[in-house]
Amino acid sequence: MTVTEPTGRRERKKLRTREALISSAFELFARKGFEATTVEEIADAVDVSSRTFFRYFASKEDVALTFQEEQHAALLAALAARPADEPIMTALRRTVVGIARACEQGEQGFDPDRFQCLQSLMASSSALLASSLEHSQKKQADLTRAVADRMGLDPATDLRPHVVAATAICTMNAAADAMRAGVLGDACLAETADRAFAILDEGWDPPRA
Amino acid sequence: MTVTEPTGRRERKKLRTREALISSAFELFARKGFEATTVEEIADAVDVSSRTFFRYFASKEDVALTFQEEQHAALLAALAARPADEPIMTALRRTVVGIARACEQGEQGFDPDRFQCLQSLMASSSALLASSLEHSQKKQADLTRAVADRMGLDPATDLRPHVVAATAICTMNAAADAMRAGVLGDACLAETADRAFAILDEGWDPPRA
DNA sequence: ACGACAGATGTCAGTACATGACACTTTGGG
DNA sequence: CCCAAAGTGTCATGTACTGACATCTGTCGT
Repeated sequence: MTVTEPTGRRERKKLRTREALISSAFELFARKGFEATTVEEIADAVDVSSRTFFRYFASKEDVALTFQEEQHAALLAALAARPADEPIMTALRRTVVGIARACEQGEQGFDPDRFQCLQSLMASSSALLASSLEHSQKKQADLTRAVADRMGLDPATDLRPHVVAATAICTMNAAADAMRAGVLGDACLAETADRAFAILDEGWDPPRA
Repeated sequence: MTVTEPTGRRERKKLRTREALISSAFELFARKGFEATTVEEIADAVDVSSRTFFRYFASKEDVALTFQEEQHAALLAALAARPADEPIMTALRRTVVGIARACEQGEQGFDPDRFQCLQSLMASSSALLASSLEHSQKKQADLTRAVADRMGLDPATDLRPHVVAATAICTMNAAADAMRAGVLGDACLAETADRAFAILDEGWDPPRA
């Protein structure tokens, strides 16, 4: 009965179609922008119908967010790999900075071009930014669970893990934002994020340089 | 040349139409949900064409977000009114908690029914949640400026105000989230937010109860 | 090798959001 | 009272997305 291992020609074909759609989508997005690219164009470029596109992705935004999906998975994995005796915020800081570096340097299978592409798309398309933020919010629940585990707390009754996870994610977002605005000159995301977490550590009140 | 003071019958009529649209929109949203309510229905209820609806609001989400717009304005105003020698996070905490209370108790012209309605709509409509988060993100820039002013820092070159503003907003969002999940029993948003900011103050590491 | 079944795709029709163009009505000022 | 400006309605259009149904194509049992 072998439960039908998912390794046939059909599955491979599906995978290829999916990758092809993502690939042509990013190419078109980079060339014409997010809004100006229609689903039909993406589908045509892979020679499938737009109806098929929507069988692979729930929305036009969704195809761009596959990147963030991977980012998120990598983040959870990296967090799990950090030493258990590390203070929670330190662990999160190292994890976030590590993922940022991976995205920018193309480590761990991340495509730095797509990463940069996505960064500029987010700046120009509010629909995409909105979806991205929603995605982060949804995934924040996972992070909250992971954080709660690590701290030995129950997320159903303790606010602490919620606040910690939210702080980590928003610090990352704030760093991305600040980087786009060039607040730290042309520092990369990893550096900016590291500085942002440092501010969390040092406290906000002693800003007297 | 009096620059045409904006106080004629025309302006009043516009205002009334706008309020009527918002009002019927919330009513329909509350009754049928966000997605299930069409723009045409909202417009019909006020006896205008859907085209006119879009002359007042950029999108269906926009009409629901008028509430948040007011929240945001009130937040900035309340922050400006806090004593200048208060530590920044304390000022933000008091401000956020104050607005939360106002929304829930119906002070300062806020309609608690609409507030509760919006809370549950956000939980059920991802499109609305996404727009709301985008709105917060956009408005975060204003808060960053205000925070920078208060701290005497330049937001164009200093990360600190960005991190502080982001932390304040995400703490508020986390509180709203946790409240919907009932983490603190049936505590109201104001209480939950206050507890969340307290965690920020106490630090995350000493969770050993 | 063949045939049946399941899953993937295409086609078609339809809904809803959003926007531009243009004509018509109302309002306010001279 | 008439004119210009502002507000609105109607129509046409484009795009995202979905349901229904027909068709094609791997997969698997015999």
